[in-house]
Amino acid sequence: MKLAGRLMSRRIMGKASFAELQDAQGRIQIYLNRDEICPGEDKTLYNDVFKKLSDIGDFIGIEGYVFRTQVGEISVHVTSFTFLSKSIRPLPIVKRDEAGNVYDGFNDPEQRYRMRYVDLVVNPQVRETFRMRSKLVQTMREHFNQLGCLEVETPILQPLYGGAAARPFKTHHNALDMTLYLRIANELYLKRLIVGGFDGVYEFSKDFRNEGMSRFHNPEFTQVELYVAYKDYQWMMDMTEELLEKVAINLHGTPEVQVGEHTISFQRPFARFTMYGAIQHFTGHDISEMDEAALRNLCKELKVETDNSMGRAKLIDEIFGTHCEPKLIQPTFITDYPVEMSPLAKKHRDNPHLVERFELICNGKEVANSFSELNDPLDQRARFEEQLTMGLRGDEEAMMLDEDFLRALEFGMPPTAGIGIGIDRLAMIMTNQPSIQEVLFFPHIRPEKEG
RNA sequence: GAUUCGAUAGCUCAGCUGGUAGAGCAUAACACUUUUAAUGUUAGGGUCCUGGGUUCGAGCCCCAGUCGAAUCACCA
Repeated sequence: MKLAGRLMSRRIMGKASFAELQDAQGRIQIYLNRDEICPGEDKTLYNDVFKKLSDIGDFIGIEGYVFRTQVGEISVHVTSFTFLSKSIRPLPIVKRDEAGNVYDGFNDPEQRYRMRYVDLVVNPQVRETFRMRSKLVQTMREHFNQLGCLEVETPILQPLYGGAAARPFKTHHNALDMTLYLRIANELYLKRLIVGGFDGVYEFSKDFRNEGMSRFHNPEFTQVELYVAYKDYQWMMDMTEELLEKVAINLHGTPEVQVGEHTISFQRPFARFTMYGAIQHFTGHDISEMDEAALRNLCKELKVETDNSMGRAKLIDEIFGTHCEPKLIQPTFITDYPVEMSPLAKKHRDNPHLVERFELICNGKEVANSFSELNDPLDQRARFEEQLTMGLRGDEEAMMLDEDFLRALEFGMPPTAGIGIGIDRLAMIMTNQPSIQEVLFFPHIRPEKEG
């Protein structure tokens, strides 16, 4: 057999040596014997090239046959040896004993993130995390394709940013001498495609938000957004359950996933609460009839911080975020949000003060956000105008009015269900990682100083 | 942006009331034909994150800064 890979350890015993070769699949032990590799008088290849010039980290190629050593380890008996490529920097050596204890680990997060290539070479569990992330995305893509949806690409550079509440990154196009924004979401473009006649579209999209960083936030992050015509948010909830159950089973062979100290089950069906129901459940207060002033008082009582730019919707969001969200560990749908919080969602069929919207909360964090999409152009215009008012009042995240998007709606959009799923957050849960940096190959980090 | 903690050899980490730096692995050399955290002997390796200050003397104490982590705030 022939193999190529990176030399990860060497045990030289005179004329015989053992070493470990690592490739993308894993590691295997190889056995080299001087007189077999160098059958003639010239022993340079073994004595100099292998013993003296090779270092851990170098790439070599071998031919040989598989055998079992005296101690019982499956190894490759090398019959020919080729030096392929040199590592001129010392690779951190991570050693493991038989019990699996790690010695001299390459653990410093700063170094691991700055030199992810080294992290990946040396820490197999890191490679495994990223394989799982890839499989997660693959499973989702297959699922959407099976639904008959079309994978599409929409602009990252946008003249107007929209589709979410966030501060954008701003850039400048020289030839057109105009401001462009990096997208914070792709919602409004995907809906234009539904107007254009596609029944289902989705896009895995890098979005950019110019906000704080934490172990849950990176300035650029990945979302998948999916829009399906002639469906509503109830359908989307069922789809989401099915999807996530499938993802968990594909990754772990079971719908149960260990996340930190919790075992999270993605077995259908997930728990469901209305927004008001959840707040009543966790705080004991029925806020469904409260106006802004009453809510403000309640916030004070519940020790929820507020400021004057916050309207009724934001106040409710704060109460939920403080008192409900952190307690929701198992996947839970929160439905029926107040209309002011959701300028792109369709009004609830039974209650004009609510919208047909759900968020999926899991491990205390939002993982998905979905609604029956607002397709009434007159209502949409009114909602945008309300956002402008919020903006004037100091809400930096209020949405901008997008005339072209309104024009698209005026041509008619079928009833549509849409969802955005945070891939990084979901990957954190599905791979049991405590921080977003662990599921991004190259998380944002301040540049190193010169020298 | 705030608070707390951290930064010492390529990697993991010690270090003393403040007296000029130590281990293991890695590296180099020698020995060794079935080892596996190989082993034995020997050797080299440091601007103790940066800049100031206190002191006869600072890796250690004080001040300022850089970078990272955790928590908080904004957000997904």
